[in-house]
Amino acid sequence: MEYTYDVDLEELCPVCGDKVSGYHYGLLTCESCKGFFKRTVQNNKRYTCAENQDCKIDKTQRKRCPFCRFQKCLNVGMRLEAVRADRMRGGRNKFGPMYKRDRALKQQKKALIRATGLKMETTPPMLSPDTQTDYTFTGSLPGLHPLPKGILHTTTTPIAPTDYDRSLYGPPSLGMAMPGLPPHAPLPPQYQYASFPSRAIKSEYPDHYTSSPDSVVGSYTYPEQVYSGPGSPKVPGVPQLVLEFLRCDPDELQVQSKIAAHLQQEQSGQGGKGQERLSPFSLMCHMADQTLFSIVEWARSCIFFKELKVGDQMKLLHNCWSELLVLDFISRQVQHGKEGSVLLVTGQEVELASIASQAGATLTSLVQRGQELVEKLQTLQADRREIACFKFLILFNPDVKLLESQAFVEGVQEQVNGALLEYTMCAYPQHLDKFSRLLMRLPELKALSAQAEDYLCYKHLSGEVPCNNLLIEMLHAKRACA
DNA sequence: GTAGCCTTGAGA
DNA sequence: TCTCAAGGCTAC
Repeated sequence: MEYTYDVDLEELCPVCGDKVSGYHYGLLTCESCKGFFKRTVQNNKRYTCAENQDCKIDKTQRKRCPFCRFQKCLNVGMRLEAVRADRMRGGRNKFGPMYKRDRALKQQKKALIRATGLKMETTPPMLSPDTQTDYTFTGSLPGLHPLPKGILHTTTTPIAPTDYDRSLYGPPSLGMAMPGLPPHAPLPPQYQYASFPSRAIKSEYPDHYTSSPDSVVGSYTYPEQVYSGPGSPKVPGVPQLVLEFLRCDPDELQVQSKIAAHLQQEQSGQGGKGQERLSPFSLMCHMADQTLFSIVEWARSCIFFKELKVGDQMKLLHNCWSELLVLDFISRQVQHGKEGSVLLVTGQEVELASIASQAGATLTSLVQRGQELVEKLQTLQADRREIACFKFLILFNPDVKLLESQAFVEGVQEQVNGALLEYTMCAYPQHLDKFSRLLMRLPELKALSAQAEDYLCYKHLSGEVPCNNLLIEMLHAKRACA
């Protein structure tokens, strides 16, 4: 498992698919996209798209539409602030540790893939669909083989499975997961949506969206909307509330490494003494379970939610946990952007063809419906800011019964709606119907999560879901309320 | 304007 | 001293 620099270079540029030449402005990209990004930011370029701002960017067509190319650069995560204001050459920037962590994680992922065979295209299907019945998920999905013991210890910088286990939250109960919090206060004035012209909340990493017109990184003022077309407002900015939502978002890499570490621990605990190893379905449950923990952790720490009493917090979470879980999965696929596969929270990739051929009809249908929603969101060019708003819209549902602070929850939802509307109007002035089209996806998400809950319930009743699972606890809690 | 190669220099 | 991610240069 010797790590070599070249391992990274096997990857393809997330912008155009060309060969990667190294880490540039926050992530692994090719040399040409590195140069393009640098020129655009340094020279404050403004492009326009002659089409519908959804041009395909690949190696052969990347020169056709700089607008869409730059938008893609930003969407995949290239960082404006990595372009130096002073143009100083050489040296290192603050992203150094991030690159190092990303390398370690990539190596870890490769080790996982190698050991589990999760890159499904490399492993032929083992079961014919004929052997499947509905509501089944056999143990033969190559990617979901039990994780081999000790795999995480083969990395150069192993990430210890420490703080992500349930000990942090106490016993596996949501009630315990959310210790007593102060009763909610009136909405803090700085969070009132209508009072956001001044930039009270600073984002940790300013970018062209998160920067106010007067925000300065080093001595360089970044353009407010570098790639905006001529129809864009002069000072579009991003509503502070949206910035705050983004700030609440957990670090994807951290969550990924924590969950991978947890699963490894789970696996090493299992099967070590002649016991049977976890089945692929159990592994998936553990994965979903841990994701749910990270969602609860996110909710607990995020704006507005911490103002609520624990009782209301629990009611809200019981109501929407599956939607948040499905949204988490969906948004990962929107970013993943590959038609033929899905990306798991651990960073592992599963071929859709393998799922279709080996999972039961219900699970296959669930995944298919999920992919349809992913495609719709991709067509809409839903970005991470909009997804962040989605999470709050789902969480703060004033229709939840017996809420003590129903008016507060309603107020929050109105503010989130307002913020999302303003953001879509400012950031995508050419798509004035984007807001309504985005909102139309929410009922679809709800329906999908209801179907997923039913599936989980069935599997639970068949005794296939692992014990002490937060998923099941949530399922029971929700159905008890209904 | 693009993109491949070169130079630079802080941090490991 | 080495690494590698910045910016620079230049043929196309």
